[in-house]
Amino acid sequence: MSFDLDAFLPYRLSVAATQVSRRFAARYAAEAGLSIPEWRVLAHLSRSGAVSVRDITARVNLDKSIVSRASARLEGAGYLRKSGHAGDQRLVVLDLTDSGRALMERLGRIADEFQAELLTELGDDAPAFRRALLHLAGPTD
Amino acid sequence: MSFDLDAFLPYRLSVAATQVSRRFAARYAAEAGLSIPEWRVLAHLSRSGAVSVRDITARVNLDKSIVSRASARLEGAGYLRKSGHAGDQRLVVLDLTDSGRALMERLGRIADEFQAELLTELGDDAPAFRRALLHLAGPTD
DNA sequence: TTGACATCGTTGCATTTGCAACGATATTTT
DNA sequence: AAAATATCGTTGCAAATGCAACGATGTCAA
Repeated sequence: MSFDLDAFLPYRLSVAATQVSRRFAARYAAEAGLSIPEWRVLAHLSRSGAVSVRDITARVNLDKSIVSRASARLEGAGYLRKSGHAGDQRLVVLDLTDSGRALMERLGRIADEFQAELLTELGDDAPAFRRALLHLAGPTD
Repeated sequence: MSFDLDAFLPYRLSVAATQVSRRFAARYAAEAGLSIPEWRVLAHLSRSGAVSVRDITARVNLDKSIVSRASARLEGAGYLRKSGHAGDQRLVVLDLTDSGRALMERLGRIADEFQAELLTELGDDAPAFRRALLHLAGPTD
């Protein structure tokens, strides 16, 4: 009996992730043309307050080069500011501007709506699904 | 209350998918240095037999340009052959060589092992997880 | 039959990605 | 205190990706 790709979890997981990302991106595309890294940086900053690039890199599961470039674009768009760190000169501290906070408020609503839709679709499987995802994310978190 | 990225399903899903893909890639890297598209094409061909590029594109959730390039590399490596289609000259038919079949047999074993590991890790949540993934993959399948 | 339109696979191109320097600053070791 | 190491963020570069031509073939309609 040959190998069945359709039943293979890494494959299914990847397809599902791509699909869901696309659906979500379509929602916030109307609000702002953010890339996924930009969206993650913004979302994390809105909760953490001012933090360094390295902090975000660790939290948001993206390479530091990606966070660096996403931050540069977000700065250019006026959504965040960069500043030096008092104690450690190597660090670059990121902080949302009012404009960034306002954008994130709108995006947060859209995200919450989308999340609610997903949970409805999943029904009773939602809790187990959430547990499984947390588990598979591995010891990195 | 601000938006919580860590609890956001599309994010968790994406992180989990990346993580699992990496783990799996590490397993088969020793056997053959395949990219993910190459692995998918190979895996699909091993089950479907000779089919066209378009067929694989639809089944394996990849852009046709990606399937085209993956096929070219696999052909170069001697894992598959391309041939014309009798009825429709536009089609390119792909078929595994003996070498390709042999490789896929080894990879299939590795994949099955990995899948078993994942299922063990997930425990009782596995069935719900699988259902959820199938559902989220959307009506495309 | 001829012409308009659709489909197939490949290729070109701009963008994104991941990784490995790199300069600048901190920390640790001797 | 000096020297060796480590860490931070940016940048360069090669490879991968997504999308839109494109040539070639097929199909459909007038």
